[in-house]
Amino acid sequence: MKWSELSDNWCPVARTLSVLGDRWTLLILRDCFLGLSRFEQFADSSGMTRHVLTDRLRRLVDASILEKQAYSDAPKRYDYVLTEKGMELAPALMTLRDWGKKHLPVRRATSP
Amino acid sequence: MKWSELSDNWCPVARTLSVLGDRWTLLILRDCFLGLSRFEQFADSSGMTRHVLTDRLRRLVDASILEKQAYSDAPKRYDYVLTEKGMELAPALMTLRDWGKKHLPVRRATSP
DNA sequence: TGATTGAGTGCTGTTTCGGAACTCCAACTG
DNA sequence: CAGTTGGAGTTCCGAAACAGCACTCAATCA
Repeated sequence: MKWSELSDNWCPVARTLSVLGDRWTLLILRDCFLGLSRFEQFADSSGMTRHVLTDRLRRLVDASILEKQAYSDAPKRYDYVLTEKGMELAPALMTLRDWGKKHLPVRRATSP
Repeated sequence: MKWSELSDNWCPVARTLSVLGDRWTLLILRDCFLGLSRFEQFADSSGMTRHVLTDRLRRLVDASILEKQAYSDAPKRYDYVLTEKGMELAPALMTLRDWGKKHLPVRRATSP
């Protein structure tokens, strides 16, 4: 089955995963909750390739989880900010964080 | 950055995603919470390819989220059951489910 | 004996990804 | 004014992951 076909699945978990269920999307959202909002910030913070970042930001905007707010007109530049719908993912991020803190200890530290 | 390098990230969300952050893994766990435990059941339920399923089950067992319990010796056959560590993902699944129910309505129904 | 079941493997072609370089435009530097 | 910098992508290529289907293997069923 194609991943995109999950979006109309009967199960709400599957539908959620059709939007968030890849390796990088939730990491972008974590950064949003940490206060980041710009392309270069996400790229630096997460370490994902710029190509993938471009794609994921577009998907998140399409899904109304983020929205673009112009902060410069000439050249066009945008902040990516959480919508209300995006904000409501906070509990999900927190449960994932809590599980990770409890069950996945760090072995070799990475810089914040 | 390689996805696998996330496992030692300073951020517990990132570490969690290094285990669960792909298109199919959480879907397998959803099925476990629904009571499924066998290869063919997961394959039928989720629609993922058998190849990917084989790989994800192996990873989940390596991560001690599932464990294999033999229910037949000759041929070797296993149930995949949640460990305590896996059980504790229930809250995470539920928050994702709740968000999906609220924000991602079904447009065309799929059979359960 | 032949068909079926469960749990995978093999093979082939298609997508997606990683990494680095490149573009474009405006603004700052000297 | 020429040249460098910064932000936000885009291009290109080789590598990795994936989809789909057929196939295996052992044991049981009819």
